[in-house]
Amino acid sequence: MLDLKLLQNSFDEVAKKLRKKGVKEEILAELKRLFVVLKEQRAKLENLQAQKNEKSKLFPLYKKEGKDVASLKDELDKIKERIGFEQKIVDELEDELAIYALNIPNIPDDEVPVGNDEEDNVEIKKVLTPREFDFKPKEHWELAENLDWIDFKRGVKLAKSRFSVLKNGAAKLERALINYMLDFNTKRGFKEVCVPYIVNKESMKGTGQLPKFEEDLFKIEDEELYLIPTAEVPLTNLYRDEILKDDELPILMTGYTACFRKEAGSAGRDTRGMIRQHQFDKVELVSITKPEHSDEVFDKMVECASDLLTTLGLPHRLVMLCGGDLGFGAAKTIDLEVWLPGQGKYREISSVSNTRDFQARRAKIRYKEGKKNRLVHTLNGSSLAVGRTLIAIMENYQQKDGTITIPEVLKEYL
RNA sequence: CGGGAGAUGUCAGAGCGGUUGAAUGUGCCGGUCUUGAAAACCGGUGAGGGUAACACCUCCGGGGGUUCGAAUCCCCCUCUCCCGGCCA
Repeated sequence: MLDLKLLQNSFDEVAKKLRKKGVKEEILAELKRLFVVLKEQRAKLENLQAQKNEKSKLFPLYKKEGKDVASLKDELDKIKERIGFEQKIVDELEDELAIYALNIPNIPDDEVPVGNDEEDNVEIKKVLTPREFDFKPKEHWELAENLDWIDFKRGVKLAKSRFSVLKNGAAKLERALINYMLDFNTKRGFKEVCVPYIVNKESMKGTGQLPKFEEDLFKIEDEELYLIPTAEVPLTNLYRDEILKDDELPILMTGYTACFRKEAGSAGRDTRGMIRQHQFDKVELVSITKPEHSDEVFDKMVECASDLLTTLGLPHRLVMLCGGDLGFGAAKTIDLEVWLPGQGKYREISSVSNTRDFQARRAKIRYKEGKKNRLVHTLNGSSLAVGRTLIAIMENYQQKDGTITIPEVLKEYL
């Protein structure tokens, strides 16, 4: 959630920044107006409440002195009536404000490039050079079918389209990758955490999936529960509604979970193969830091994901997302795109974001600095999407005869 | 799923329906004492909003209700613990 006070105090500046993310100025103006009106209305209400409290305190005194309380009661009834009236207005304003406020995306950092979509993202650097093939490299689904590694048809039979089944080498490789990634991250100081794959509404609200993106989530019928779209949700919400101690920070976590996404709105995209599934495995990094350390931790997380790809021998590049391509909660995002020789393209395999205090404000994650409570910064990043890593290994390590060699670092995990 | 108990500040734990936002202990911070520390003693210490700072308002799991007034009474929900059933 954006800082309403900041919006009120420096409207032009905030509006300018949010324009980068495509937010309409009318909405911001309305938000600001509501905020001011609500403040006035609250003052009115609180004034009456103060009167009520004042009068109520007279009762014991009157009784002691044996005075009649009937007129006092009358007076209070009148005040109460007015309170009820003003309260209703406050409630309505609050609801209205909440709807607006919860649907405004995060303010992008200054360094975020202007742009509308992924075309305008800015490449930061390339790591490792793609291998030269002396044959035409195949796409992963073709390799998978020949090796009997991935069963797309039966995945669909079991659930629906965009589900698949891993078999043989793919199944083993998937498991090896998860273990390798977790170990790798742990060595870099991220503590391993294993969390639920199902969370409640409050958690989804805390990280920003709700209320705006309900249609992307799988919801459990008859329950206010959802399948997580990323481990970012449970990992970040671990500390929802908590005030952390100064010396607990930073908290660096890594965890493996399955992720579930409806992929609404991506009909027709990546329908072939395993790039875009309703269920996929991901090893995630989540950090909770003091504001002054979040940039440093952000770099560390990007480096961690990039080094992971490097040790796996996978060529990739780092891309800074432009304003238009930035996710709802992110102030800044760097995507890691892995080289897929079969497609002849770099494809997203990891995304590291700093949400600054956006999620912290929603989820009320604070820490104590001296006597004051301050909002933390939260960061998240994939380290890496496991299925896509599997694909990348298949395509990059394929041999002329259709077999696949295994990256050196994974051998001890198989 | 059935039976019982409970949900209060960092934690533990009080709280006849009325100056109780909350006793007491503990933890933490500051001070006195000490070469230093411990002990002892003194002071401070919940959250959110609001304010220049006060004032003031809200919050005792969540939501309703009774009352002039509710942490305290009533109803619903959620969660936790104990007992039983079922089960990886």
